[in-house]
Amino acid sequence: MPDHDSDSLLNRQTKRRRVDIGVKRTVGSTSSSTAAVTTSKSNVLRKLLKRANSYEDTMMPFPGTTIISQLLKNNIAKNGGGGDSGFPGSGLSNASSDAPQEDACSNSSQDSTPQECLSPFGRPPGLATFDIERLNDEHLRAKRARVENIIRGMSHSPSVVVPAATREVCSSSRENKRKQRLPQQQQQSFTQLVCQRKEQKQEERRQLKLQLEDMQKQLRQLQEKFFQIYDSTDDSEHNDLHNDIGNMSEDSPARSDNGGDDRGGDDLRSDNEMSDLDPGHFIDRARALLQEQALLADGEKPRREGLSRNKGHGGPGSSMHAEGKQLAETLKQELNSAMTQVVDTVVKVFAKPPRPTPQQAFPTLSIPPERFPTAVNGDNPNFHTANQRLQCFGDVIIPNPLDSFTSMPGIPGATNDQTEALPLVVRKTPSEHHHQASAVGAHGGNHHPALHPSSLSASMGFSPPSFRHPFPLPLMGYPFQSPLGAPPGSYTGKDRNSPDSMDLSRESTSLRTKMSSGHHLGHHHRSCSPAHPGSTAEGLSLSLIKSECSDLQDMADISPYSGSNIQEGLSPNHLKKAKLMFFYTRYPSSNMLKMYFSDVKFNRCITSQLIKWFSNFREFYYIQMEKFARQSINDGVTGTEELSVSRDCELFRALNMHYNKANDFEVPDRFLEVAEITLREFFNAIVAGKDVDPSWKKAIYKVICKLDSEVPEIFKSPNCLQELLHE
DNA sequence: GCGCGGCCTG
DNA sequence: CAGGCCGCGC
Repeated sequence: MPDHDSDSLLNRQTKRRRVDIGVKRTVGSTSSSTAAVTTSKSNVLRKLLKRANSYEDTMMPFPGTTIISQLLKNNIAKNGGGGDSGFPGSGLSNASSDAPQEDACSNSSQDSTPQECLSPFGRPPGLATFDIERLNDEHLRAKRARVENIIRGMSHSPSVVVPAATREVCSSSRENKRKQRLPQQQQQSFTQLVCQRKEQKQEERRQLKLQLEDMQKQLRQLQEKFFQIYDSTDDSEHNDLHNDIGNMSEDSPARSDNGGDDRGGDDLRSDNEMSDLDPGHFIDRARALLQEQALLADGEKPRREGLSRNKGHGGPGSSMHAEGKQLAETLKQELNSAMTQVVDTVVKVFAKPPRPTPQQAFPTLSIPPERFPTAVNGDNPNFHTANQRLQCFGDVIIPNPLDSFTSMPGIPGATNDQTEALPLVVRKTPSEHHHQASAVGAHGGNHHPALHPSSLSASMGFSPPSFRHPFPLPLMGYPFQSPLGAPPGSYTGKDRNSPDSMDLSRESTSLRTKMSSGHHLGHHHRSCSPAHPGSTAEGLSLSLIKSECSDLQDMADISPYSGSNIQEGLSPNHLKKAKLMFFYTRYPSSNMLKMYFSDVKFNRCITSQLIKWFSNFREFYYIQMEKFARQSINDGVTGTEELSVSRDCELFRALNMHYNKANDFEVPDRFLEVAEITLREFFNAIVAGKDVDPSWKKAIYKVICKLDSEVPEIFKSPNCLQELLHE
């Protein structure tokens, strides 16, 4: 007599058994058999590292030498070269990053030969032409990552079986796997780019510094002249202005010589300042100077006018004032233009694409792209993708405000990134989202103006150059309940920031709530630390990231229906209604759901959620059925005729408790019949020993799914709950 | 490739 | 109840 008392446990066990045995979780099971091989891709990496050490000398010069060994040779040769300086936190290849990985999975497979490891990646002859120099230095850091990539790529390589269980066995999760899957070309060129960029930047720095120094000098000179003029006029009003002016050109050099010492100090200071390379500082200083002079000019005028009034005569005074004014104006203009120039220069330096575009950069590589084991990566990294990643990656390190614009709306070609989740958050650009939104929008029709990324810049103003929004901003705080017709202007920052701008009471279903909170979270992160895009991205949970997609779908679909009574989310009442509907139908079609939840704006997400609900209902239902079937068998029941489901039986109470907790709905008799049939089906199946078959329930499902009855029309009413429960 | 249902887990 | 995963069918 089997122990049917511990039914739930038994159920669990059967379930798990089924999984283990059957349902073709073959990947999982087979993986266990090959675990030795798959346990440690990193282990292979370590082996590679070690073996390359011993093979390097013999292998290197020959065609067929693997890239790995090439890299490793370089690595060994340059070991400790300290080439990491240019990669603060790139995290690609710090030695420290190796240790954990090795430690994490370093426990097996001594059986794999170097050939096994290397053969999949054997390179065709011709590596002699390999420009090793190119690989040195910057590439050093990428080598490790590259090797890791290669190893990783083994899982995609047909010649090496690497079951998916690797991801389970190894502590490195899927996300890590994906995160690090940068195409090697990209890494290669990236390092080069960074190097070039550094040089460029330094050059720009120098030039900018010189320019700024020049500007400062000019400013100072102008200022001195200005002061000189008024000092002299104040000191000796009767002096000939022309004389002063005439002297100026002669004075200036002398003065500037005199001031040279001062300026020396200034220059020293400014040098320090410039070493900080804070252009804003120079602008501020220039502005301050300008203001100061403007104030001086303004302050001087009344005084001098008063003086001239007192004197009661024009003559030389008025002409002097006229000339002084003119001079002041000229000086102001000069200062203005100088200022403008400075500003322009600064802006230009910061705005112009400071690095060669990736497209330009790639050809500079002496290493033909095909030399890189693209196949090793499993997928062929297309250049666009790589470049985009590079761009995005570069955003973290290389500020480029223009990126924010060029990658924005209306440049569809700019992005055809993969739709794979993950660091996508960082990678995904607004235009991508826009693209997606438009694509789905084809079904949903027009989308909300706020969906357009351009409103991003409008509502946000200038965003920090290095910051790329992981989410399309307008979506972030999109008020779910906002009517379609709402003017873009109504989409204010307040809306985005204040949770109460959303009617969460209508969004109480967890899905919506989560999404909403997710949006707020995202925005919160950004608004709090816009300067730390990395942390922003990291702070976002994967689930949040993933929900983004559905969000977009939602967003794209919402607008046409907004403003009516249709809500965008499922409420607890909808859940209750669904449960009651389950008494009639266990397998509602999506069309049916749409009919009966007509007050919900359907999209893929809502539909799947409803379907999931019913799936969960069924799950519980069948679990109960199996449980009670086994229990009855346990209790000595021998025939189905002894089984019946009445309103006071335990089974019904359990079901009613689940679907009609408040017991305020009268369960239709038909449900009792169906429940009885189901129970008998389970009973028979178990008695017949069919439950040894992993999919023994499927037969029952087939039977039960035909027993759905019509759902009363009243369920189609949005207010059906009130009507049903008040009856 | 996608939708769906089922199983499992949290 | 939701999410992840998987297999299956279209």
